[in-house]
Amino acid sequence: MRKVTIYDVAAAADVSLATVSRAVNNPEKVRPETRERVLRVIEELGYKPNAFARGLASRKSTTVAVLAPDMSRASIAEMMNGIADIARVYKYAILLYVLDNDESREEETLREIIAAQVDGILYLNDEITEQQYAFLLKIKNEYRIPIVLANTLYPENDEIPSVSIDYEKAGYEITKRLLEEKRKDLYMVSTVRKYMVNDLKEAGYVRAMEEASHTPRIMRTSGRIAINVEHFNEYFTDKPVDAVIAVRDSIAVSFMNVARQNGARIPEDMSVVGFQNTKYALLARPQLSCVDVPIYDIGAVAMRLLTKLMNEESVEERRVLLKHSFITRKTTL
Amino acid sequence: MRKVTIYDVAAAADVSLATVSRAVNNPEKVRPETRERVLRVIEELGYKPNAFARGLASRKSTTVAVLAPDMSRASIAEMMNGIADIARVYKYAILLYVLDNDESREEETLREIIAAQVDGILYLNDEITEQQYAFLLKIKNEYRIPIVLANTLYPENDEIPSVSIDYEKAGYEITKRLLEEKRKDLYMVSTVRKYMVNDLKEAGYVRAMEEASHTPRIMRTSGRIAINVEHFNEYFTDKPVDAVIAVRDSIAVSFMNVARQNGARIPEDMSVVGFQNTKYALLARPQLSCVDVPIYDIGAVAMRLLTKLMNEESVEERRVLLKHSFITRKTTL
DNA sequence: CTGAAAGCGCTTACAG
DNA sequence: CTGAAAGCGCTTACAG
Repeated sequence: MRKVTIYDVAAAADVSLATVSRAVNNPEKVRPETRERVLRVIEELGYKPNAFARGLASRKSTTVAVLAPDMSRASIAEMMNGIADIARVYKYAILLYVLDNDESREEETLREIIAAQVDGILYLNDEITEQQYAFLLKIKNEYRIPIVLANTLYPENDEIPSVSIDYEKAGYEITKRLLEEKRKDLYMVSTVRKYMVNDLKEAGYVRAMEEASHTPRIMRTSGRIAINVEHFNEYFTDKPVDAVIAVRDSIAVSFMNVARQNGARIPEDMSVVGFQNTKYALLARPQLSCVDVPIYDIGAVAMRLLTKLMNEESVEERRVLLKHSFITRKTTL
Repeated sequence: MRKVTIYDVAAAADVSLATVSRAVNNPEKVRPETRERVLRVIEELGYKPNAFARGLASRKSTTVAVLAPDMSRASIAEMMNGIADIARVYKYAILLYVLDNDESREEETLREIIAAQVDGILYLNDEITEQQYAFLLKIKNEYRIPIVLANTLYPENDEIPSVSIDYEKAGYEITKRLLEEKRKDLYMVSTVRKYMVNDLKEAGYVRAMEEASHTPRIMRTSGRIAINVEHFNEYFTDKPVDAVIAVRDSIAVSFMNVARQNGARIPEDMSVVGFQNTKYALLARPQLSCVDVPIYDIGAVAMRLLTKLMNEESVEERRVLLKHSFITRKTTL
């Protein structure tokens, strides 16, 4: 079946191709009767404008590029749902670029994205270096392509708009919460790899600890479960600990499993909390208390913000911070 | 910064644009010296061919559409990693379409995909109806767009190639395995919603049970954890049960939690197994025994198969079945 | 409100 | 091995 083109429609509707194009793109510019006739023919023939021709002629693609690391991370996957739902509403297609760890290839990827003529870019990488930020900024300014960071905060600069929660505040609040339980030996378990958002959680934790005149103590683990067990055992063998804040639910659960195996009663002897409120928290026993991060909403709001930017609507807030909350389950007093 | 076009390169390299195009696409057709000069200029100017112009002129997009339901499902997310890695190697871009549950919109989505001129389609939906299959087949045949199903088996027809594991066999084997533990009251916990792959797991379970002259008993649950607890309690209140096979790890863990709360010792009184070998299995206590499904590989192999199809290489197997295995941890004897 | 025509930036027979 | 030219299927000033 040959693809039906605008010429076929024009011929069948007995108008010029310009009119067909207008009927589709600027309906108000064509007489109602004509428009309806054209639209009917389009329906009959099942005409869909060729996206390449359209993109080439109009310089708009109604496509956004989504740059994301490892899709299997619960936060990324869930954010994608939010992004996709809003993209569908505003009729944008999504070009997905999964970043590997080779940072040197990232520039290459971005060039490709520019060649693909996307109307906007959504950047989900929560680990963003100065260089990467600078490069994004360059793209934004030189090619005038709107960019939005989702679930990332770049503290030093807000030229690129972002959507996130206030991770520093969340880290602070959750620490205070545990301090109120009279916990003293309160650790934060973070990641070896430096993620922007984890830095912020740590900063909040440190602030609360220092305010309470406690020494902040941060343990860094790889995210890998198999390794964690040994690592936890080793690290905590000679340290008293009565509360742990993990930067991810899965790390919290992983830690809790080790602690229980070593005889700790949760939450009597030790409180454990995580971040995000994933299925891991719900499936753990005892069920994990945690900071609820509205990750789907972060994706959705970021995409919505991008649509505004692409339409050149004015955007007041350059740093959108969504509300987080604390969910008390069974691992806190 | 104005985009640099093929004309700019041609001028700077002092050749015609045709030569530039050839240097990029058919290097063997241009004299080495010329080619190198052109390539050097391309490098200098940072030229990237406009994807729209290229797509329009060549009718090839080096883009594949990936159709997937709910990204937050662990299997889908992990498959995406495999797909993206192979796509990168073969230089295909990925257009991601996240399906909502409105099946009527799926045809619309597919028309859009055709308009986008993709070179191939990867279909990840593990729930595929006769109608959907028929529609995909129509697209494949009418528009000659190669399609591959990933992690789906459509038993009645193999015109559309697929990559998966032999879920029926896996279901059969795991049931046999539990039967060898002398379990008698062996249930399968499946989903209310009918997924192709779950049907197959069920079929394997039923076959093994019948061979052993046991009555197969399948409980269907929504995947939602909050609901599961009540549902499990209610369903099993008056039934003896000494083994459970869940179609997903998360369901297995969820079930196990309820069973333990009701006093069952795992695995002494009851064996529990899941499917896939996710992080859920590792984080559960006791750690979950399960069927290991090489889901990343399924994505990668499916994408690789699609590249072959797009290159019109001949493909012998229309139903690729990857190897699965059984991982014994702490929830089986 | 409608049409003829130029142009978007490439690829690819066709000549030479 | 290289170039001139047609053509891919649209959009969009420009006329009328």
